[in-house]
Amino acid sequence: MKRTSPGYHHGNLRSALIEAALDLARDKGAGALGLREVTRAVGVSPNAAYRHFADLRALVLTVALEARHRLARSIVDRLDAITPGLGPARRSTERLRAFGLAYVEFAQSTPGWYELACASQEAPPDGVEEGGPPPPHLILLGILDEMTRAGVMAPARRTDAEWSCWSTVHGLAELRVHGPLQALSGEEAVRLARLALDTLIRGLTAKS
Amino acid sequence: MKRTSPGYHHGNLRSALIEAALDLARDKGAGALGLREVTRAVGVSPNAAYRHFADLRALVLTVALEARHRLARSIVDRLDAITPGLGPARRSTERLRAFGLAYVEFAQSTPGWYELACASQEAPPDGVEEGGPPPPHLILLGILDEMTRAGVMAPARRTDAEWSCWSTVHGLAELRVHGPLQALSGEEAVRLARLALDTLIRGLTAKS
DNA sequence: CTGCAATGTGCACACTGTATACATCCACGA
DNA sequence: TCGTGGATGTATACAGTGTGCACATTGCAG
Repeated sequence: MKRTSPGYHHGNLRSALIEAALDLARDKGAGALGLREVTRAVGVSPNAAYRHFADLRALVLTVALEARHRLARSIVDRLDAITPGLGPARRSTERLRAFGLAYVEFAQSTPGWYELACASQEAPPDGVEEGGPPPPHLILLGILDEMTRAGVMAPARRTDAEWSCWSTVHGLAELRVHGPLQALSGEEAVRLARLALDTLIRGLTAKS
Repeated sequence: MKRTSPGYHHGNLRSALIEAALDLARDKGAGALGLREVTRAVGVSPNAAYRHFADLRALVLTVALEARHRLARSIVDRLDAITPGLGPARRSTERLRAFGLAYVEFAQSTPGWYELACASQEAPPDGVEEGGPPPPHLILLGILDEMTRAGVMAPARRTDAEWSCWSTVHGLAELRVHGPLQALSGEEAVRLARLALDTLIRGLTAKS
């Protein structure tokens, strides 16, 4: 039901603005999102955006929500790609590793979207529907529960373990995008990420 | 040798600007640092700052360097406060734990300075002297070497282990300051930080 | 066809960083 | 003592930003 007729009224400015903002953020980073910049990309007057968003912040938050959805899909895709011929124990830890690698690789392949996804943690602009994919945080909880059920992680270790995982993974991404790992090649960064994830998994599953 | 005479010439505007910027950053965050805002706080014309800094970015980077020094001092203080009656093995892991806790608590007590310290990783504005305390990164390297020497960490594990540590610690701070741990009480945040550091240390030192 | 609600435009305002020209002050040499 | 010149702060101006308000244009409901 898209009105593609290009009249005085744009037809679906809202979607066009979001898409233009995503393009801009991917190329120039989330910080480059400006109201005039985005509307200019669409070829429309700056104030036209105010018919669809309360202010710049609302626009950015909406775009950020979309970015978080893409991150979530990227993670889920990677989780589904795990070879299914594994025992539940090995499989669950592989899923944790895949989660971390997907997170880091999303950050390093599209840093602007990663920045947006991080910024999306504030409440959505209005009572927006929650129809998207499960948020990354919930995916992680599921993986940890799976590890506990499979017996690779002691139940006592499960409590609040998500924050240990989230810290490692988010820290890796942050160092890669904004920190001292910026200059590294993609392969080197992935190698360090694997190392950190190995250490994390060992820490979660070690006996002592 | 401070000229405190308040004439037409300020006397030591550069230091005053840096101090005002630090105050502003502590109260309103590093993002609130504006050229006009800082000069206004000192009570001076906006362009006066250009006599001491090339542009806003140079000012912020200088202030950021000072913030990183404070972070480093905060870490060193905490390291020195460790009870010296410990064996080298136990002592080295306690030092790693103290490093992480100091980092996270610095971030949660002065988020604006923490943001600045992170931003200081770009090159200093000009060929500024390196006279300050050792940068946090080097402190961490020393602790890990100490752990290896003490035998609590296998030498093979030492390689690139700093990035695993840095990820965990920086991730914790980031979640605390900008992420979903914002709403937590200080004690709760520290508890989660201890948990994550336990997992990290276990991962670094576990046998298997 | 008429009016109305939705949507996009134009203009204005306060704010930002910064360039350029000017004013003021201090130190030093005759 | 008197300049005089370099250092330092000011004044003005300009492009850029987000945003409020009035107006123009469009499509739809009656």
